[in-house]
Amino acid sequence: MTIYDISEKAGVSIATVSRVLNGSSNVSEKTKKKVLDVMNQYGYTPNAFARGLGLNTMKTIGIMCADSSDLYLAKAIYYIEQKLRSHDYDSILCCTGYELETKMASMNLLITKKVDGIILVGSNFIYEKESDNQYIADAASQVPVMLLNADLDAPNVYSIVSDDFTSIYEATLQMIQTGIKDILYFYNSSSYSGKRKLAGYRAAMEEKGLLADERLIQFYRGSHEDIPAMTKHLSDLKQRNVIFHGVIAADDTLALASVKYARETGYRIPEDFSILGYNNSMLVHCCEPELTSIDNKLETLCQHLITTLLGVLEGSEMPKKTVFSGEIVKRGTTR
Amino acid sequence: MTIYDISEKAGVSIATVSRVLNGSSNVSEKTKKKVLDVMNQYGYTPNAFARGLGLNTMKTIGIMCADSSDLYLAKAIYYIEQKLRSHDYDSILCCTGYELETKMASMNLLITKKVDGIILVGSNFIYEKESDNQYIADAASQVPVMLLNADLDAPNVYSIVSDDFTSIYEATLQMIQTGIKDILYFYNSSSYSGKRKLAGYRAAMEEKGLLADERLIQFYRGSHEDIPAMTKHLSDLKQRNVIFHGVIAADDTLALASVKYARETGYRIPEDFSILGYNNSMLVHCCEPELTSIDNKLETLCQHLITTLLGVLEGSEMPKKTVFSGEIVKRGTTR
DNA sequence: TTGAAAGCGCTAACAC
DNA sequence: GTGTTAGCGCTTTCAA
Repeated sequence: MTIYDISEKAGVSIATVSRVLNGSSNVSEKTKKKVLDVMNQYGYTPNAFARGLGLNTMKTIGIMCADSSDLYLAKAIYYIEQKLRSHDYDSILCCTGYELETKMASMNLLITKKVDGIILVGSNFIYEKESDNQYIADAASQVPVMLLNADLDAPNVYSIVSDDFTSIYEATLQMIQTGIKDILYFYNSSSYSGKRKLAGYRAAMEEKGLLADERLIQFYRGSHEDIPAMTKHLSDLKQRNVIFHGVIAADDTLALASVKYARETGYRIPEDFSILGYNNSMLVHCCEPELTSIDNKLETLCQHLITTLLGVLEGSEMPKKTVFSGEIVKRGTTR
Repeated sequence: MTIYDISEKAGVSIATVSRVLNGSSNVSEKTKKKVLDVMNQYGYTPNAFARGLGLNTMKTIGIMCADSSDLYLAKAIYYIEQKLRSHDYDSILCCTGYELETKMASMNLLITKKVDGIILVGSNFIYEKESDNQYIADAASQVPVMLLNADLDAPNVYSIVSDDFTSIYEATLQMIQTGIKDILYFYNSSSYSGKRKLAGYRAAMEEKGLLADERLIQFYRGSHEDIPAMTKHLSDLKQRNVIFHGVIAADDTLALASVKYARETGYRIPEDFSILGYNNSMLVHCCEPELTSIDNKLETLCQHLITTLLGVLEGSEMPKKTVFSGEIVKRGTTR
């Protein structure tokens, strides 16, 4: 079934069929109905490739994320996909892994597929070395690139971020105010957002003159899902005489591991030991007491990301960078 | 930059350029190099739409899932996307929600986009009423449809399932053998796979003459992430004098809620109370003691799904239904 | 309000 | 080994 078949059966030209297809106003009600009837009768569906060829767009956005099974990224993808669909766009998903090389490959693939825009979900797409970010600038020379929770200053690149620095800064101050001096910072990513969080912790600790021991800053490398391994990481610190009575964790998984650690060590939570998580994910309900965590307003971020993207695609002037504040959701693991 | 531009600059015909592009052997090394050089020099990328128009395929698979932020579905999507990409296919993701209507809409969209195949992730796409599954059969008349953890007998529809019935059946028997007679079944989905699980529980309990009280079968309706609500569901049973000392849960989230319930009620785990989860997700590490759970071999299922799909696309004869066995991973919540 | 016809960029059958 | 050419199905001027 092509537009030719329909035009023939309906006794009109293909141009008319095309007009009906695209809701052009310059068609008489009568012919319109006739054409529509024939279309329904034969169950006609326009060929997306042919349309794409002519219009040079298929209303598709490329979504890249390192690992769609990561709790946080999965949620972001969910929001983004929903909101795109409601605006009649759909999305090609690429799970890129964490290597620069595979990220570049995915990027090229999306460009090849002629997506109308690209969304990078998560801060791990931005690298320390500026030249390693060139692939993003290159892509942006072809289509708009949106960054969720990351920041890069380049033409046609737009950033939507949560103010991780301030969130952690304030949460750390709060914990200090409850009387804890030896607060450990526990993280597993040195991405853009990861560095901002760490800086927030540092700023608060230094402001209060508490950052005596650099060993209070602990980087966990290992699977993002392996909670026992994270717990072990903390236990191992005991042997090295690193003592702490509070943990600021860069995500809820790490916080959960900290809860386990505190339990095993015999601390009461929150009387002897405080823990703060990040993301306010479903994991906050997975321990006893429930986890105090920072809500970084993911849905709001995604909403704005899409709004900005659609604006850019329409040719409007849009803000290069949008920053939202997080919020500390107080539960049982902090005083 | 089109194939015409390249052919001109390289001093060859477009056919030759096309041959180089598609790795055809009938090109001399010399011309091949010449063409390749020009391509690189101008940064040429072939237009996917034009290619799609000619070949009538864009090597794209549609993936539908109700909610990509669901822990289990997200993992499945991850595996599927990875494996597809390694075979040079990419994927359009549709998060359909749980309504039949939106599922049908997504299905149509994918067909419109001319995907080469459709994968339905999760068992909630199959309905009780046969006529409600017609949309799948319809889609299958156009492209192969793959079901992950669901089953439908229709032409061009292929099923890859885990044997949920047997897994739960055996786990229930095991729990009974540890001396527990009042085992509650806790579930939140009446999908194909949900029903198979329940049947497994029923079979085991009836075999041992233990299914006296239908109230031991509890359906939780509510958010799939709201663990406190699930816990409350169990607590409310106490008021109705439903007593139980074991829980077979249809997924790890429900199991986690059961752990909380047991804690609150003052039961010791596993001395007074046993709990079994399902999916063997990261959540198993999120409680104390860690959760015994059924591993349904998701990665294996996904691997076979892709293999089968690729086979079908190549025109090979492929099994309509493939069944894998699950495995009980014993941890601390059962004796 | 409608129709004719020229692309859009590529593939593949056919000719040389 | 290489070139010519006819589609693929649709959109969009331009005329009527």
